[in-house]
Amino acid sequence: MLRLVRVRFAPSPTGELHIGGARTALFNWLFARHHGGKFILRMEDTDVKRSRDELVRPMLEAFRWLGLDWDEGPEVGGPFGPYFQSQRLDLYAAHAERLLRTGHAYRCYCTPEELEQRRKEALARGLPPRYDRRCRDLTPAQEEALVREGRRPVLRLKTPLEGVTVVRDLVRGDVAFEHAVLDDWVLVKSDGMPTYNFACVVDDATMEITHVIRAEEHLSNTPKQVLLYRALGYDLPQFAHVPMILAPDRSKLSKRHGATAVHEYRERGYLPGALVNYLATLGWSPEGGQEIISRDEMIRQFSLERVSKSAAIYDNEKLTWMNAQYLRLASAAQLVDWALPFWRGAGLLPAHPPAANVPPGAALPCPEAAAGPHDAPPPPPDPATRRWLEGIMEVMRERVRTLSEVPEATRYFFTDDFTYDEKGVARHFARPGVADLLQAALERLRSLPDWDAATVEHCYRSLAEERGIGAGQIIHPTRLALTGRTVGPGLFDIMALLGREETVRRLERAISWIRSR
RNA sequence: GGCCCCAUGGUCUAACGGCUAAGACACCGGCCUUUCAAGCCGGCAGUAGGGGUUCGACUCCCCUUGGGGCCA
Repeated sequence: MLRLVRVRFAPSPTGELHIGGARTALFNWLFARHHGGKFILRMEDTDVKRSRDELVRPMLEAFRWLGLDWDEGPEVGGPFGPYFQSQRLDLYAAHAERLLRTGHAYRCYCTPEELEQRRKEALARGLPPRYDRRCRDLTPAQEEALVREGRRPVLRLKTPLEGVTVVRDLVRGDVAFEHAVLDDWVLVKSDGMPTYNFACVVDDATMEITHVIRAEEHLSNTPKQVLLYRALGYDLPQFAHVPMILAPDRSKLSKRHGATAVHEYRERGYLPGALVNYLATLGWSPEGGQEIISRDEMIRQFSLERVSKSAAIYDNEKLTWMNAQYLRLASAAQLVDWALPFWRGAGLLPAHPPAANVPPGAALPCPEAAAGPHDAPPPPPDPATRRWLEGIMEVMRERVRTLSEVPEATRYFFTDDFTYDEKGVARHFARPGVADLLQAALERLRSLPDWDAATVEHCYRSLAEERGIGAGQIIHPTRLALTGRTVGPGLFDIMALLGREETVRRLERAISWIRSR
């Protein structure tokens, strides 16, 4: 066991990285990093029709976003390449040849139609619908005759008829399979393409994969693969089948359950760190039992022994909670960087050059927000705007759970184009004397020597005290006047961020609005 | 249909023969407070069922049930 650990994740490049795949990849990655081994990415692209680049790039982008770096694979290469199955066809052919030569495999000339027919018959008679092995021992003359009929053979593995194969699984222990229930499965299809299980074994063996860590759905295929390793004379890797992730209705997680692709989480305002953290705790738990766990700590602690055996149900609520935790932990500068694309997407910040300044309160129309992908990058905010945005995130970080909530939650900082909340009006604007009260507050604000949260707060509190009323009596109508809402960050923080000029303008507007009712 | 895996609150997990069954999400209540959040405190809720083994089973074995997967 002094061998260098080599693990792989082998997705079919569908263009999207599925959340379940991401979790499997994460476990592989954690295992490799924990043991100082190699994490390899391999593309199972033999039956993919579309161009490789178009499908692989978004997938690699998802890995990068999650922070799962690979040591060998697409773009980085490596000593065991190529890392695309479509470029390894010669290798599979050579292995097929070898199996045929050593008598471990044979050609089967039955057509799919014939097989389907026999399967139906077997089922009708209550027999297991397995291949009847009729081509297993054909004589050369028989084969020749079948070829003359124009039949194109598939290649099947000659599975032992009796005995057992025990799969030693690092998560599940020993799992026994009777050879009697195993099929003479197809290695190479009649068009010459390798089947999934065949290519997978050839690749894992020749890439010297030491630990095959994959989803539980592959456990049933493992005895077949083990037999193939033996037939080929290769050493077995260690197997570990990790539990599946299921939807709340206990079915396989799919589109109809909501977001399933990693990029969708990104678009929905989840942070990669939070997603990774959540995924890690689905089926694995650290010894201390912490929920929020840093990546370094995950790597330090990860072990297959603590991977659970039962399927886990995906819970978006918990992911969202975790995301909120990460939002609270981040620096203001970091939060602004993350929120920028969301503000731009909502048209609250310019998405294109030329750079417009962002004076608080000025609406920044951005009708062409969804312009072409090859536009110049959006202008970075100037330092003053940046500080202002950081201030906004500072007061908002505990009030949003995902970045996609940021634009809506912070809208009134960017524009005064809002209406007053109806219930708020009834509660705070309807009271007699409110307009005069706001007017009085306004006068004082105008003459304040400084403009910051503490100064403004002091001003409001002393006004309330002089009038013998609770501070809330002024605070609530003011919030409504400034934001149109009844909920939000502390009023004095809002006022500080809005600036005196804008605060005064919005108060004046509210006062005349109330008076003209 | 055959084979395989799994089974602790609604959900994710802890416990690897000694437990008062622990934590987290969600939910409910309270505190704090200018509102909303956040935070803090408290609450509700579980070993699927039945047999064994053992001084003692969440833990080991068997059966049943339920869920999932694979083969097509």
